Amino acid sequence: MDRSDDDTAATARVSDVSGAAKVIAYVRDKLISGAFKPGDRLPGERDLCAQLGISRPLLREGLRALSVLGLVEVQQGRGTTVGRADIGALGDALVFCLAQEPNVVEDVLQVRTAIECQAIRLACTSASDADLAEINDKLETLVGSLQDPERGGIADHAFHLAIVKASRSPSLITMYRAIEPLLMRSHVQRRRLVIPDQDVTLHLVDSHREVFVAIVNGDPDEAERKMREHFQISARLHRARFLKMARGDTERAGAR
Amino acid sequence: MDRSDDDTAATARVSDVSGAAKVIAYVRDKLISGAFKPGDRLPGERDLCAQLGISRPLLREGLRALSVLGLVEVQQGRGTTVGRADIGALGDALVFCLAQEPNVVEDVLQVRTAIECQAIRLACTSASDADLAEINDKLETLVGSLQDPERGGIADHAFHLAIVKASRSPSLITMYRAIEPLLMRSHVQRRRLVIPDQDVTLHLVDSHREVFVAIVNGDPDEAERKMREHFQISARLHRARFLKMARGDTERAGAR
DNA sequence: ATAACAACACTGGTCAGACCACTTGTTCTC
DNA sequence: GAGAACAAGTGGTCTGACCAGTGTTGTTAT
Repeated sequence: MDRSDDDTAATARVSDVSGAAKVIAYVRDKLISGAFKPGDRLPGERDLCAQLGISRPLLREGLRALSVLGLVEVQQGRGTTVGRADIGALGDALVFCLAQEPNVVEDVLQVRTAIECQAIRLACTSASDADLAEINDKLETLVGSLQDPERGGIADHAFHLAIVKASRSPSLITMYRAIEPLLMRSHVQRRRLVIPDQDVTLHLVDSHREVFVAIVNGDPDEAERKMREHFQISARLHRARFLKMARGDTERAGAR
Repeated sequence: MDRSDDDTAATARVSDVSGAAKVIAYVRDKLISGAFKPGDRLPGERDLCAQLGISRPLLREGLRALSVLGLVEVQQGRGTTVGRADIGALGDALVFCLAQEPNVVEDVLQVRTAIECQAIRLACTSASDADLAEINDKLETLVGSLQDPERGGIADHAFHLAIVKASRSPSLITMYRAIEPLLMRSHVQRRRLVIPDQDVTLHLVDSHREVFVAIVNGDPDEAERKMREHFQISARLHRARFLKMARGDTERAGAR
C-alpha cells in the first residue's frame, strides 16, 4: 500500500484526503464493520462518486486499487461486488510484488515460523483423528518425493499446511494461505539448489516424523521445539549450498 | 489480484486489453526485464499515456493499482518512481479477509500470539539499546494508566508493539500493524468489562515486567515462556469477568 | 398463454479538454 | 552571491460526452 495514502486513509473524513483514498477508506470501513459482506453489490459508480463527493475517474482509481487486491470485483454492465476474500489472489499478488526482493522473502519466513509454531501448539490439543490422519498421509507423500524438487516442494508444503489446518484457527489458516504462494516458490527454489544427499535426506525425513510424533503425543512445548528444530535443519541445509558452491568455484579456478 | 486483469495483463499486446491493465503490464515487463529498478523515475503521465495509447485517467488507474502494491510511488510535482516492494499490501488486504470471518475478534488473538512469540525471540538477539529503552518507556506508561480502560488498552498495545518492533523483522511488524484494528476492538471490549482490582493490577504489572526482563536477559526460550504466561494471565483476567457477571445477576435477582 | 425479439434503463469503460496544486529549475534583481 | 519571482514540468481532479455490456420490460408472433 502506498504509505502516504495509507496514513491519510485512516482519517478519511478529513477533507484533504485524496479522492481514491476516500474510496479505499469507505470500503475498508464497511468491510471491517461488517456492513459489506462477500457478494454484496456496491452502489453504482455514479451514485457512489456523488455520495463520496469525488469525480468518477477518481472513484475508478480507488476501485481499481481495491480490485487488484481482490477486495472488490468490477464487472461491466453488472456492477461492483465485494470480493470473496480471495486469499489466493492476494498470495499471487505478493509473488508478483516480491519476485525481485529476495531479502523480503527471507523475512516473510519469520511470519511463517510464527504461524507454524503457534499452529502446532494448538494442533496438539485441537487436532481430530482425521487431522492426524491427514498429516500422516502428507508425511508419506513427502517421503516418496524427496528426490524431485517440484513434487518435494509441494509435498513439504502440504505437510506443513496440514499442521496449520489442524490448529483449527481460521485466522492462522487464512494468514498462512496468504503467504502460501511465496512459500511454495521458496520451497521449490531451495530444493533446486541442493543436490539431494542420502544422509541429509534421512535426517530431513526423521525431522518431519519427529514433528508429527510430537503432535500425536499432544505436548505443545515439545511440538514447538521439534518444529523449531526442523526449521533449523532446513536452514542448515540451505546454508550448506554455499559450501558446495564455494567448492564448485574453487574447482573451476583450478581447471584453468 | 483481480484475475481477469491479471490474465489479460499477460497478453498486454492484444488490443482489447483494458487500459489500466496495459499500465500494469508495461511496468511488470520493465521490472522483470530489469529496465526499471527501485528508485528509477518513470516517464511523466502525459508521455506515458501517449506512449501506451490510453487516456490519462486510465493511466492513473493503473498507477494507483501499482502504488497500492508498493511497486511504484506517485508524488505530486515530482513524478512517479519505482518502489521497493514490500509486504504492506498483504497486511492491509489481510485484515479485510480476516474481518470477514465469524468470531474473528477472539481468533485473531491466535495470530497475535504467534507474531508476538516469534517477535520476542528475535528481540532477544536483535533489539538495540534504543529498542529496549522504548519498551521500558512504554512499560512505564502502561503502569500509569491501568485504571483507565481506554488509555490502558492503548498503553498495553504500545508496549506489545514496541516488542514486535524490536524484532527488527519488517514482515512481523507489518502483520502486527495489519491486525491492529482488530486487536484494538478486542482490547477495548475486554477492558470495558473488567473492574480494575488491586491484586490483579499488580499481578499484571509484574507480568509485563517479567516479559521485559526476559528480553533484556536475551534468552529466547525464556522470553517466549514469559510472554505466553503473560497471555495466560490476561486470559484468566478475561475469564474472571464471567464470575463477576454471574454474581452481578444473582444480586439483581435478589433485589426483586 | 408462452416464447422470441426489440427497446430501454442501468451498469461499467474510456476519452478530451480544462483547470488546480506542487516541485524544480531558470532568470532577474539587489 | 543570495533571494525572489517566474516558467516549466509534474501529478490531482473535474466535467461532459460517448461507447460497450448486462438485465429488465414491453411488444409481437405463434
